[in-house]
Amino acid sequence: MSEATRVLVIDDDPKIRTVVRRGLAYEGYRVVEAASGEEGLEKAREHLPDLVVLDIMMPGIDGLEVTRRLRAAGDEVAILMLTARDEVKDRVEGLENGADDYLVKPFSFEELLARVHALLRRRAAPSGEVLRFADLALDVDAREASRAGRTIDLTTTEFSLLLLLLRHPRKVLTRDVIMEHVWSYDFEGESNVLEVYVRYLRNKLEASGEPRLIHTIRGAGYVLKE
Amino acid sequence: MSEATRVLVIDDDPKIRTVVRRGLAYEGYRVVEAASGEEGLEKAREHLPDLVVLDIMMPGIDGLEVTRRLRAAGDEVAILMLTARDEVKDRVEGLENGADDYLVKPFSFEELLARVHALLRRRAAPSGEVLRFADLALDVDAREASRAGRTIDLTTTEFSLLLLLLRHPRKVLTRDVIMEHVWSYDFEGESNVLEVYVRYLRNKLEASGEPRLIHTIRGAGYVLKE
DNA sequence: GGCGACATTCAGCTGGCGTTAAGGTTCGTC
DNA sequence: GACGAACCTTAACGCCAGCTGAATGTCGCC
Repeated sequence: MSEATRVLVIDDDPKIRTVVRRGLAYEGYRVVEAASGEEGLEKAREHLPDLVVLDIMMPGIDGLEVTRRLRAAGDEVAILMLTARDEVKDRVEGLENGADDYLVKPFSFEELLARVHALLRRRAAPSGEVLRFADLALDVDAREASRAGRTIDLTTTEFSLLLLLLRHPRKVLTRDVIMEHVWSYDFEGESNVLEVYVRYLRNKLEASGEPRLIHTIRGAGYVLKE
Repeated sequence: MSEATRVLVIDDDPKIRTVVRRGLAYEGYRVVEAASGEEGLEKAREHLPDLVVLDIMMPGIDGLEVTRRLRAAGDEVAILMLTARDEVKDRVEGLENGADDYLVKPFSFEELLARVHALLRRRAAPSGEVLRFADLALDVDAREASRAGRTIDLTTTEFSLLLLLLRHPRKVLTRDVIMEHVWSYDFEGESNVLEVYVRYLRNKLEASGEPRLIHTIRGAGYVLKE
């Protein structure tokens, strides 16, 4: 169990990647690396990180473009941009394109860590958060859901699964991604826990005959949609 | 034991933070600092302070926005706002957004202390304060509870625990938060005092077969809700 | 200093929750 | 329309977080 915070580091410079990875891993984050914009976008889709540390200058798809595409895809992940010099132009462009903060190279690891913390704090849990989708609402503070007025008690695992789905509405989440997020499995062995918990949730969410929100995508995973 | 009063100081200026922290700590308050609006919101959630001293002008999420979000989240903590000059506009905006008082920079520490005391007095024990939730009432002055007419005597610890719960209805309070508030533990060792006191409270609150108000959230903590 | 009230610890217990497994059903493919 | 794979359904099992009751510790007060 236990949703470790995930950080994706996209930079073509292996040194930067290594420093950032080691440091953040030591702080307890799960770190994934990508050496290019293309790879970064792929890993973002694959791992659903909470934060992306993103170099602005890269061959191929650069940081600005990565940001643009992530946002265009509806991804609201926190983005921390790394710029080579203090180019106001870069900063402005970056923020305009949807980055949340930026950091000028060279930087000390402590500086980076401070920004990372700040961003995750801002994003991770805006107190009083109530996630909504269609007629479904999830009160994160109270750890309870409600649908069409009716309140629904959730166990820890059910809550964790529904939270993940609600954070990525209309996106197909693969079984692997879900397993990794809700169960922290690198698991080899087969298990059908996920299916069982999808069923539990469906039962609770459709108890009064409401239409299905959690849909199965055969061969892929599950989606939250009407 | 002993519920020390908690003050959260949110200001991007380290000097201000230091002055306020030292001064208030000397007066016996527990002080937590935050250097930004983001961090402030996070610390507020984490420590559940009784009072927030809040700079209005900060990069990122400013004081007005912090106030707005706290209030939006249903947090009724006392808020003392610091404004740079005597800008009537700021003051009005601040109070409109839910601040309780304001103080113009620069200020002497004694001025600050006076406001802090005033706010805490007004809030902590507006004589005759009675907290209510469902059919439960807690008379803070008399230190006694009542449910459905029946009055209930409480010991100090029971009172302290129930008070905390009543100040944050429908919010899941983690065991750590509760321990910190009611027992002031940084405790390492295991202890099940919390469970024992939850039981005492439940026994007293449900003595006539009333429905449960204090609910267990497995792996997390407790909530007050119907 | 002894008594009563309250706080804390302890050890055994319990039930809710997470997991597994076995059989059923649906879907895509040929 | 038959077959296998992917997914659903139901039930049973076992563990551990939290519950319980009683014993022990601590403090203030007469």
